Amino acid sequence: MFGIGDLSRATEVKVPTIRYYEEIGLLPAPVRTASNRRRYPPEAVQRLRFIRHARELGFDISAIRDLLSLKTDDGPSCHQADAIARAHLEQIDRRIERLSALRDEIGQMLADCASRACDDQCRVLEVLSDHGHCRHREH
Amino acid sequence: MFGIGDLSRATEVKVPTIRYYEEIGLLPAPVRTASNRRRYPPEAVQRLRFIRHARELGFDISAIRDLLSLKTDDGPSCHQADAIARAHLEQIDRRIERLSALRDEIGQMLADCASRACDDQCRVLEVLSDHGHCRHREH
DNA sequence: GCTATAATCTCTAGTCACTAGAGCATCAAG
DNA sequence: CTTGATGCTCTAGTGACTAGAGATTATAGC
Repeated sequence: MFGIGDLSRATEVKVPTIRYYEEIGLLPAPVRTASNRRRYPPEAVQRLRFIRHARELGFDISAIRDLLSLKTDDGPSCHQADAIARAHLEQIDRRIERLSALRDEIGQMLADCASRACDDQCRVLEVLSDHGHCRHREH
Repeated sequence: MFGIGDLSRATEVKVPTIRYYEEIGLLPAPVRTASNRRRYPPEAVQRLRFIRHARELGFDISAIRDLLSLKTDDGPSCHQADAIARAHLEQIDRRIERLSALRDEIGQMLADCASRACDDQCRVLEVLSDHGHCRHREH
């Protein structure tokens, strides 16, 4: 049986975060000692590691909730888990694309600025002022 | 002179967001009509477009505040603007790298799952449970 | 047994950048 | 003159925590 601090060290999830997860029902409320302290069973480490790892991979809490419910369900849950992960992968791809576009634009902006020796007006501020300079096309 | 709706249409920034920007001091409080409605001068369009464009590029509000103060300052502000943009660029690069690592890991996870025909245990859930399967190295 | 310090508890409020909604006043068009 | 759009203020909600106050309890050294 673990105290909350032990659980925190074992999973590298901060203590207040563990309590928060309990509050939102992501982690089941554990038993308490006579002095009202949380005592966790070993399974809590597994579950919390799962949560942490999924969070690190960028899954949001509701997706993790879905994944956790698939875990406890028995039966053919793999396709659902697969679908969730796949949707998430697509989201990541979109984020990467978008960030790359931003990267290019800011890079271009900086290059323009450098080439003009920055004498009169600042190119960075100019570009930001005028959306017409912008090269990305979405929304 | 514009009403808030006109300003919203001209800049594609939503009305409540404009009011929010005023509240946090990003956009100066405009004059009001006798009936208490906001009336914006043409310069507001410029400023709000600047803000919107910078937000789209992922600058956070405090960075935009810095950039705006550079704009109104006269004198050699280009190097500072450049430094802000450059720091931002580095941040974006780091985000892209991190996302790419996540992408690879999730992609690998899905590939593993597909190759195993998903009969017994789901690979996706397994990988998420066990951080040891993880291939990214930071933090 | 005593004391110091570390860990734990609950509760509230703050973060960021908005978004949503209530409930009211006012404006422009037909 | 009525209708519907637009505007106003104010409060609260979002997501995923984080920070702090103030109280209690556990542990280690003496």
